[in-house]
This record gives sequence, C-alpha cells and structure tokens, in this order.
Amino acid sequence: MKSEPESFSIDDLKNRPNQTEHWDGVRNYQARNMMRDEMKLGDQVFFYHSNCAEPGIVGIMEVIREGYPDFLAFDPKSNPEKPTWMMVDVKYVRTLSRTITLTELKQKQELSDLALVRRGNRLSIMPVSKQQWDFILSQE
DNA sequence: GCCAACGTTGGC
DNA sequence: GCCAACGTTGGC
Repeated sequence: MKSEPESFSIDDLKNRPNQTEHWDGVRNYQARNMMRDEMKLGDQVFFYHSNCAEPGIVGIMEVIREGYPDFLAFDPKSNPEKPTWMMVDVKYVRTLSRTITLTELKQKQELSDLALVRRGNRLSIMPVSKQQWDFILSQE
C-alpha cells in the first residue's frame, strides 16, 4: 500500500493509538476491489512511501479489519448495502532496517512481474505474491 | 459507445 | 517543475 509520507508515513502509523489506522481515501475501483475481495484478516502488507525523496518500501503492517464502507466517503449514490468506497484497518508491525528503494526493486530480475515496477502503474494498492514478498524481505 | 479534454499520480 | 501514464468526464 502506498502513502505519501508527507501526509501519512510509517512513523505516523507507528504513533497512532494502538498503532492502527483505517486506510481511507482510496478512490480507485481496482484498489477498492482489492480491499473488498482480496485483503484478509492477518494478511501482511508492505508500507510504501511514494512521491518523496526516496520512494520505496519502508515497513510492514497487518490487516486487522477486512473491507468495510469508507464512512468518510460521502456519496449520495451509495447505499449501505453496496457502498461505493471501502477501506480496511491496518496495524503497524515493524519498520524495515532500511528503505528498499524503488530503484532497487526495478533492478531485480526476480521482481520483474511485481505490479509496482510495471510501467505506469499508479495503483495505490497492489498485490505481492508470496515469492515476491520473501524475495523483497531477503534484500533487507 | 467513442474519444478528446482534463485531472491526478508519482518518478525523476 | 516537468511530463508520461492513467482514470474520469462529458459532448456528441
């Protein structure tokens, strides 16, 4: 999951009460669908800092509540049965010992299929396979 | 339903 | 600050 550190960083998450936060504000259907359908309780998630001096993976968090309506999204067309926008709750797990930069990720043959490094991908939430996950952590 | 214009994202 | 790559909007 991407976030611009200037608005919400891994440290901000760490300093939240209970080190948890709802991941609100996602207004993209593909990302919404991932929160609705894919992200399960207990899933581990990389925290990615975007749009900053050193874009890259900075930490790990965990899904502690599965997709539910984003109550901050006022949309007159949405009804409680079928909310337009959804969010999940996440909890801080740990900060990596160093930032694994986008530059590095792009250079690894093993990560050529990683959605993040595919050209032009601006999705704020992207899938990571078990193999990709393990490989990325091995680079820490 | 097409597609041009426009807005946003995000690396550089 | 620039600009490529998308997503969305809205006229037709």
